[in-house]
Amino acid sequence: MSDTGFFEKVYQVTALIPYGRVTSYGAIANYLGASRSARMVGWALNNSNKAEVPAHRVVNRKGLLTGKHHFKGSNLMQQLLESEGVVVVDNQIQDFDKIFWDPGREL
DNA sequence: GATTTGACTACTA
DNA sequence: GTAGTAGCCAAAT
Repeated sequence: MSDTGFFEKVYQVTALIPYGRVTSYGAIANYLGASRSARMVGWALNNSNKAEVPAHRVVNRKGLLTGKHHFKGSNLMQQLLESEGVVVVDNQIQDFDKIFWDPGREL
């Protein structure tokens, strides 16, 4: 595809996250070859907020919904995750290791 | 045009 | 085991 851009890749990978799964910024960044550019993933998702990218499936490596403050609603992100079967308590994903989806590994 | 901030992560002390 | 710093690159001020 012609979308060899960093942002586009983030959109693709994030959009490929299976139902009921989550991933971390570092995992995506690592898949793109920028293990320490996790911040760029966040920036990309910020732009993808208007796209079809399920940014609610992307959290930091601790499984914490750090980006929920950037969503329209405060609890929208958690609502979506719980809606998909993801257990979220206090903005933190439970069983994060079990539902963690690693691009490049499963992809 | 330079400085600061930002949805983070990993290493070092 | 906890705390602080460094690294990433792009957008906003």
